[in-house]
Amino acid sequence: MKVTKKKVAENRSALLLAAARLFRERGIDGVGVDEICKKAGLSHGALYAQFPSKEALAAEAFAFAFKRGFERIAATNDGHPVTLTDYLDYYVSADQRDHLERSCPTSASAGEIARQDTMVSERFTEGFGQLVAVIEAGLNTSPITAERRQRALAMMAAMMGGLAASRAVAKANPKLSDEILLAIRQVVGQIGGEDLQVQDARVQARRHTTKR
Amino acid sequence: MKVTKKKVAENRSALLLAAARLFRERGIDGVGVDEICKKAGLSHGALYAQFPSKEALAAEAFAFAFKRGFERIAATNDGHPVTLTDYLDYYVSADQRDHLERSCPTSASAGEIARQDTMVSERFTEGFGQLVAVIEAGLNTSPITAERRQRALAMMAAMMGGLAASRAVAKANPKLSDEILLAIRQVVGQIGGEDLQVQDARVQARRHTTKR
DNA sequence: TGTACATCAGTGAACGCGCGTTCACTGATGTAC
DNA sequence: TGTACATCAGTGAACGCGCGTTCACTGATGTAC
Repeated sequence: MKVTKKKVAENRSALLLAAARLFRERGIDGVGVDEICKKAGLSHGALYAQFPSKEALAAEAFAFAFKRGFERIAATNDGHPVTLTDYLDYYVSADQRDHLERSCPTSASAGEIARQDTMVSERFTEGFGQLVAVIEAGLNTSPITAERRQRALAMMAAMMGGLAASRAVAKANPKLSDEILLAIRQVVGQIGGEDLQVQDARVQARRHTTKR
Repeated sequence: MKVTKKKVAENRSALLLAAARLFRERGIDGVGVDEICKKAGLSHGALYAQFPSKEALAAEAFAFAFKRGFERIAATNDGHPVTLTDYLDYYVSADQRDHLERSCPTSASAGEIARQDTMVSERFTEGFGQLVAVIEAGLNTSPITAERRQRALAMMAAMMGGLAASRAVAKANPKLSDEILLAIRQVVGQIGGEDLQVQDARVQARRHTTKR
């Protein structure tokens, strides 16, 4: 049956949201279109009225996840500039590690993007580039001025690897998993020119409030 | 038909080698047991005479890949200590990025390990821990002595993320992919206390010989 | 504003396909005598 | 050393299953008059 234009748009959003969460949580190959559609409150055939293929859905779902992430940064901002320390505390944390479904696509899905078709990797690359630009802009407040872009790239990559490593060893060795997070948080702060004493206090505070 | 004990051992090695290559190249979910067995010169049923399941094969294949990697480090060593610079030049390179099938399991497969069952993640965690220990030992020659383990963990994670990011954007933006490699190479060297001038010369030389 | 009807988002059965695993069978190996 | 035979790695057909996608159909929407 035909539905209102408003409902069509809502269904599309629901599909993108469900796909974005499930793809990050269990991988693109690890989730079927049937489950995505069910989570969005639709039957599996409905997908193809909105997207030509699962691949196209994946491409738009990652773009959607990046967009949401940037909106969240802007919202947290709340008129005031987000400090580098705030951002790193948020990004390199047990919370991000333990919630793949709402974490940054760069850390949740980088590994499988390299194996995807053009459509998906292009959208991912766009999001990655924008995120590096955000970090680079954040380095304006850093006392180090040299080679901001290089440092932003290294920070981004280090955080991605840190979260990925932390997640990979989490089941088998939770202590090592925490250790990796802490190491990456400190080193990434240093690359960004973060004040060492401020950083240490922040990291320790964050650590102590981590639920286990 | 029954085969000689020697042939059994050879077949087992062939299965592990094929699995280790294919799993890294296309992901565990991306390769079927049939293809692995064919690549090892066997029919698909033969797998279950050697391994109880695909999962068990994956666990042993990753252990096998790590073992081979450590042997290669020892062989390159050739009686003399491998310098930190040698190791980083080898690890953070276009060659590693472009050959998933023979690259380090930590960078090739970290993302999907978090979604695997216990057996696989335990073997991966062992390998990761050993690799961190190798880097930590390599930092003995570094002028910085403080918190070696923390720096080794951060270097490892940064290299993993750098290679993963570099691969993820390689198709859509090759220039950005190279840029990430260079940034990570320099920053990881700095974390390790590498001499800046030596590092720069090395990195540039490596860059110029990169085939495109 | 009211009526007739073309549109098309969504449904659910059906499709071919490849997956991981099982199993009856084969026949050379390797052991017991 | 020679013979008889139990062992078991490997074969290939078959299994149930879930996948992504297709398609005839439905019926409320939204437009043309």
